[in-house]
Amino acid sequence: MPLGRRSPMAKTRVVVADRNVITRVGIRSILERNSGVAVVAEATSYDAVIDAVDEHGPDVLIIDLDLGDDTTAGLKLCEIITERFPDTKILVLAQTLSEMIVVEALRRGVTGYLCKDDVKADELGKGVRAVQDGDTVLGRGVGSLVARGLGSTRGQTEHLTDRELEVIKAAAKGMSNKQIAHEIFISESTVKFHLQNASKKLNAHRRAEIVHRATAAGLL
Amino acid sequence: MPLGRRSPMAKTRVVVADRNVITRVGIRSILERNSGVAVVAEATSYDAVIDAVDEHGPDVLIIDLDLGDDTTAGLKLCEIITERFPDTKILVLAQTLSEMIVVEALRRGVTGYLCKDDVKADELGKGVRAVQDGDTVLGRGVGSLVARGLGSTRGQTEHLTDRELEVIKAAAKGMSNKQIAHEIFISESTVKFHLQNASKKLNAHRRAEIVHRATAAGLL
DNA sequence: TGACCACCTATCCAAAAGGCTAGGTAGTTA
DNA sequence: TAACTACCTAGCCTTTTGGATAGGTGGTCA
Repeated sequence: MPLGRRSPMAKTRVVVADRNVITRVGIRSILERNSGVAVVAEATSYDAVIDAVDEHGPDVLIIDLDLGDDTTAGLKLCEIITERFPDTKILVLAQTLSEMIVVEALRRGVTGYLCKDDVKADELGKGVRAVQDGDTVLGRGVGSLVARGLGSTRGQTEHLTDRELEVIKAAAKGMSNKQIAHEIFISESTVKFHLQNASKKLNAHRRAEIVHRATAAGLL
Repeated sequence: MPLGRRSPMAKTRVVVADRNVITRVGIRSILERNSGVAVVAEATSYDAVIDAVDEHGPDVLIIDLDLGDDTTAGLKLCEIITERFPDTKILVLAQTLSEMIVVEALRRGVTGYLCKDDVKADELGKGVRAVQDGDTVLGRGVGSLVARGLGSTRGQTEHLTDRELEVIKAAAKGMSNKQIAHEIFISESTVKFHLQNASKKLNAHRRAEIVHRATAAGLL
């Protein structure tokens, strides 16, 4: 189906992935009103996205990375898609902006990143066509975020290990190091160790800031 | 075609308030497909909601309380609507669930509370008709949240004062009490005082938990 | 006027957290 | 094999907290 650039006849074929019905219907309505685009499938889970892309071979995948409990799974998904289906461009349509997520997504081959709350109706169609043409589309505010993100971490956004996340989550619940140590069967020293590593990665210096940043980054 | 106390002819007239185009279009599509409902106006700001309700006198207002930077403004809006336009029922369609917001909304006359991510396409129409009929509609998870909310605070959700919020925000940035004191020109003791009061109100015992709860409640 | 509120301050002490250095294991990869 | 990673532990000392108690002001409202 996909041929060269785009024949003036062929509609842009899109798969929409979002856990939220309202959003899916909204995207479909907006795009189909604008008759250069056809939504060929919808998906609500990470697995369903792969199946849908595999089955329909769309030109563009519009996706909210936050399809499950684990946002990092969304990033992994992007990696899989770009690798296995290089002809399908990815346009992320995020609920919230997080520096870390944006940077990680772009690193995994995502070529468009818009924020739901900022996007205007006509921008959605434009964005789809632009990413289909191989352009990179970054919504309002996303661009500067990327610049900061890449600058501050010198091209290497460090990610938290499982243990670190586990400790941070416990800290967010107000537990002391001693309590956390007890909870997950490690020593208090280790808890402090994980928190210190996490604080370096998140560039935070107090546990309150650690949990705040982790929350803002959508990691909790 | 439902016919309770409503005439079988008359469509339910709805105003949709959400800052997000995609959501507005989605809600409109879903509801109008289901031909008992007509969306008569859309609004994207708190002021516009009042104007729209005043002008169209809808049966139901579907609203995402989070129309601006300040969620509490959304709560104030509910109060105004129920007072000035008692014939317009309010159905909140929230992005995220927060115990405090749900409880406060219900206390201000909201009769429906659904969560965007949980709602199924047919539930939206059902919800609208139910609140129009004067029923209270609480989405999955919302009910239990209310029970906990009302139980834990004995019917009185305490709210944070301006100063308390200010201190919490600073704490979230990783500042120590001393730094915060310096920043807002009060003594370190006062900072501790505010944090202690806040921790009682939020039922948290550590500053990490305070900022986490405040964040989760959409207060930051 | 008294009650109440948001706000401000102080002192005391024990507990917790922060920052450091200096080790260890198991598993993976170049 | 060496290098790297995630993970785990220890001790030391300082700073920051949490929690309690006990005062104060100015404003609002019945």
